[in-house]
Amino acid sequence: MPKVETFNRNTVLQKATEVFHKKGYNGTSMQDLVDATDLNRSSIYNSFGSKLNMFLEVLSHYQSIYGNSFSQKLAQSYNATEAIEAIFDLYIQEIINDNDRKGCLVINCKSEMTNQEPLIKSFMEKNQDRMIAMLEDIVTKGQMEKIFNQNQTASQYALYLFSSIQGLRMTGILNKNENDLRNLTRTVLKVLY
Amino acid sequence: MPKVETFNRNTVLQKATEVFHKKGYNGTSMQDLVDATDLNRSSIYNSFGSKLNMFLEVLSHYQSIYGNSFSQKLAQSYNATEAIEAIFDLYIQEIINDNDRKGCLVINCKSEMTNQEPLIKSFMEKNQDRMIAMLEDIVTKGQMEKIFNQNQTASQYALYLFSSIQGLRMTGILNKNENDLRNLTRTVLKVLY
DNA sequence: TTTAAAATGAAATGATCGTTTCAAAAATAA
DNA sequence: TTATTTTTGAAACGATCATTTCATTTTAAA
Repeated sequence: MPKVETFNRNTVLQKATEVFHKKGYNGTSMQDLVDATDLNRSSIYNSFGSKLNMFLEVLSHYQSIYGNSFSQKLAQSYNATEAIEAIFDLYIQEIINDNDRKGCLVINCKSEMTNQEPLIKSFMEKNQDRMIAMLEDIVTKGQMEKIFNQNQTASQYALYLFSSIQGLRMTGILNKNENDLRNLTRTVLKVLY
Repeated sequence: MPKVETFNRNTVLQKATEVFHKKGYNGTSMQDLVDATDLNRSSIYNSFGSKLNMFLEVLSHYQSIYGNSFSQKLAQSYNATEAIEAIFDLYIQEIINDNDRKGCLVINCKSEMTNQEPLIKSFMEKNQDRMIAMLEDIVTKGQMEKIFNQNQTASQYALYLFSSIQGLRMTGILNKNENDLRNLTRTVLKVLY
């Protein structure tokens, strides 16, 4: 009986992600989303409910893409050093390829909306938990392998790395010199050894 | 002949700063500013020209207040260690006192507007130059005093510290545990010694 | 007290905001 | 083909956006 959803939801989310990423949540209008997705206004509301709801899906979409890149890199790493360097490498690549200096969608959203939207705040809390869990995992392995020192607990180092990543991502908005970024990363990681 | 500006410009800027800080640029409406400043709409346009222009003055206002805090702290420091720790201490205090998790106005703006507004981009470039100059100064002194090592140039360490500060400020939006933040800072600074 | 300049208040500008409505078109199952 | 369900398109919703207009009030120098 039913007519089925014709558009590809992932494609639409991808287009929406680009707009939100470039203009931010408050800077993006429904008209921008209509134009970018080639969907009708009603279809967007039918399928996504509201602007905020669509944005939340966009965030998850973006997050899962990043998550996949992480998993892939981590699977290719033989030890904790390679793992953590692969993570930072991935961010440096993101920065260098970010020609229009948009920064990270999640970090931008964190600073724009965490104090305004409870749903965003809880997304950010979960995102932080995920990230820190992943980093703590790597550090724990590195400490067991005796590659990383034990001056701090894995949990403490994880928060430090999480913070450093956010700093790197913010720095990368204006500074795209690869040597500088690599050197910065090296300095960040030095404390682990 | 002329009637002179009656309102206190600094007070108005302070009120406007609070609104922009809480809601961000795109999230703040002219009505919000009218309400917060108790100025008439026309008076705002007379005195500040436009929303963007007022925001640029707000940014400078915020920056100069921070700058004064820095100068004060640095003047009280006897050596580079005290200086750099005073700087990070200041940020930790800001984070702890930021009850509504607004984060840093400048960093929020960097992520919201750098890729959209050329005037903001150039403000951010100057802001970065200032910050890095200040940090490089401290590191240079620390290296001359043989308190800091010379594994990296003062310029390289300055970028690292600048990046770490941005990370700390982003982390502080969700994480306000003072012990965690102090430990994080200690880890950041360890590489200098 | 007159005069010139600026501040003020209130209303209006046209554009755009996010969202809703609803009839028409499309598609699938019966 | 018919019946049922969803998508679609276009228009409209009231609210709000940043900004402008302009007559009135306020101020201070002349």
